[in-house]
Amino acid sequence: MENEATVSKHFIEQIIDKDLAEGVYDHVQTRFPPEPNGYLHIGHAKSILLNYGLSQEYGGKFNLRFDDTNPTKEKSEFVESIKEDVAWLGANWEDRLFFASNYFPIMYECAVKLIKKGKAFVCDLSADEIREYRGTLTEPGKNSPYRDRSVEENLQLFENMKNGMYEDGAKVLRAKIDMASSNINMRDPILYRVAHMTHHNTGDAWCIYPMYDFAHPIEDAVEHITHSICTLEFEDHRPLYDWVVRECEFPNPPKQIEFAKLYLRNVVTGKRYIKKLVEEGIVDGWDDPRLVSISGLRRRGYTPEAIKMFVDMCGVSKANSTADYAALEYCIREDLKLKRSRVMAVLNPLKLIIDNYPEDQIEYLDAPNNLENEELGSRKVPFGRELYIEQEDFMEVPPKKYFRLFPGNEVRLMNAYFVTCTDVVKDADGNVVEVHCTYDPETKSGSGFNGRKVKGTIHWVAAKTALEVTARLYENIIDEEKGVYNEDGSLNLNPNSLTTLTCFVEPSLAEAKPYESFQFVRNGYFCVDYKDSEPGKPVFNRIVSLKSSFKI
RNA sequence: UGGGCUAUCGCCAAAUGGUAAGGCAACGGACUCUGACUCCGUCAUUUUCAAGGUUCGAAUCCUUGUAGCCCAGCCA
Repeated sequence: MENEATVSKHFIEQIIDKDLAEGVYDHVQTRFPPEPNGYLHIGHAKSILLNYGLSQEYGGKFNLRFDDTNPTKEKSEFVESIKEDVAWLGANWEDRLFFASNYFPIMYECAVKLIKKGKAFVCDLSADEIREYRGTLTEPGKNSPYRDRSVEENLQLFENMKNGMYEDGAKVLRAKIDMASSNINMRDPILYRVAHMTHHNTGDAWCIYPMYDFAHPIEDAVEHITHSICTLEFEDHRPLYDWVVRECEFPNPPKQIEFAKLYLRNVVTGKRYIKKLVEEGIVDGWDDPRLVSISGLRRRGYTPEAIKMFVDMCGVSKANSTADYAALEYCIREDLKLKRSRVMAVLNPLKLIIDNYPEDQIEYLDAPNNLENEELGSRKVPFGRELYIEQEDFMEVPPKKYFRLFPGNEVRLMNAYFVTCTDVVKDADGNVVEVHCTYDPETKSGSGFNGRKVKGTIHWVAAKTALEVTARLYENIIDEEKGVYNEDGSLNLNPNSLTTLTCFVEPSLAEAKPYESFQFVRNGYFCVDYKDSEPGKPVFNRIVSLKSSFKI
C-alpha cells in the first residue's frame, strides 16, 4: 500500500535524517513513556506506533518506560494493562522495559551535582509563596530569599530531605535559572519535592520524588534515547529539558521533538470523563466497545493493523487537528475485507416460506467464505422450507429502484435459489408476518444457471437450524449533532449508542471463539465478545457497518 | 494585551522559490450471487488565514495584521 516514491517523510523523519547525516547520533533510539495512571487510548496508539515505527525504520531500538515519578497517581494495575495494550499494538520493546523509579539513585546524584555546581538550591517557601514569587504570564517573578544559600548548606538540606527530616511540602529543591524568564518553566523550576508515600515500585525507599521536568531528560539520557518524541504542550519545556541534560553533563544528549496529538471528532478521550462514564455505569468498564480506549477497540473487534493504518493515514505534523471517525471506520473495513469470512446473519427476522419446497427437507449448500480470498475456503449452509430473511429485504409496496423482495418479484437467495414472492400473511394489525414464495430448483448456486437474471440478492438463515444469538450494535456514545459537551460541561450522550438484538445466524457460528470476527453479509463486521459470550452462545459486537448507497 | 506554537479542500495532509500530491468524506457512472467490494469519473486558478511587498516566478522570502492552541501544579 505504501508507495515509497510518493510518500514523503514527515518532519520528524527529516530531523532524524539530518542528525544521522551530520553525525549527531550514530543510532536511533525512541521510547514510549506512559505514566501508569490510567488506560491507553487511540491517542496513545499514535505515540506508540510513531516511536516504535521510527525505531524500526532506522534500524534502532524502542523502549517501553513507565514514567512513574509521582506515587500519588500511579498504580501497578495500570502497568499491566499498558504493557498488554502496547504489546497488542505490535510495539516490541524486547528486553527494554524500564521504570523511571529505578533511576531514582541516578537522579539523586544528578541533583547533588547541580547543587555542587551552584545550579540548584533548597527552598523553604510554601507552595503558595512559590506561586506568588513566580510572577504571572506578563510579569516577571522574583528570587526566592533562599536562592543564595551556600553549596554546603544546600547539600546538607537536600540530604536531610532525602532522609525524611521534613514534612511534605516543607522544602523543595529548585533549579537556579532565571526568575525573569519569559518562559515560566525557566523561573527556578522545582526539581524535587517531599512526599512521604509508598511507591508502587520502590516502596518506602524514597520520600523525595523528582519532578517530570527534571526526571524525564535524565531518563532519556541514561537510556541513550536519541529522539525524545512528545506532544505539543511540552514545547515550552524544551529549554528546560536541554538545560537539565547540559548541566548534568550527559554526553550525546537526547533531543526533544514535539508533534500534535491525535484527536477524533465526537469522541471522548478525557480520562476524567471516561472515569465518570465507568463509575456511573453508563459504559461497561474501560473496555466498553463504544470507547476508543485500546482495550475498548480490541473488544469491539478492531485489529492492530487497522489502528496502524489509521495512525499512518492521519500523518504527523504540528498542527492541531481532529480526524474524522469515518477514517477509522474505513481502516477497519479495509483491513477485515479480505481476512474474514462472510456469513449470513439475520438481525431483524421475517419468516419466509417456500411453498414448493419439501416439508422436512434440509439440504446443505456450498457457500464460499470470501469470494475475494479463496484461501478462506467454503462451508456448508443448511437450507430448508422455512427461512428467516431481513425485514428490510421485503416490502409490500416497494419504492422505485427497490431490487429486493416484493410481491411478484424474483430475487436470489444468496448461495441458494431464486425465489418469487407469491403471497404474504399479516397479523391482526396488518403487519406482514410471513412471506410466501416459490423457488426454482434450476437456479441453484453453482449450477451455472444463467437462463435469466435477477437484480437483487438477499441473505437468509434456515429457521429450523438457525442459532439464536445476541448482537449488539454500537453507535458513537456522543451525540454527533450536538458535539461532545453540553453547555454545563456534562457529556452529550447519545441515547441510542447501544442496541441489543436477538437474531439468527448460521449454526456454524456456535463454534466461534472470543475475539473471532466475521462479516455478516450486508450488516457489517461483527466480533465475538470475550466478556459476555458463553460456549455455544456467542454475543456479537458490531465492529463497523458496511457502507450502503441505497436509501429507502 | 509576556512567551511558545500553528494556519493549504468538509476532515487529515504533501509541496523545502519553479507553477497546489495523496487519503478520508461527498457526488456521478460501470460491474456485482452482498445496493458491499472493485473499477472509472468529478471534487483548491479571481488558489494556500488577510493585506501589502521582493522576484521572470511565492503556499514557500520580507512587512503588517488576523484567528486558534499551549504555559502561571510541590501533575505528567
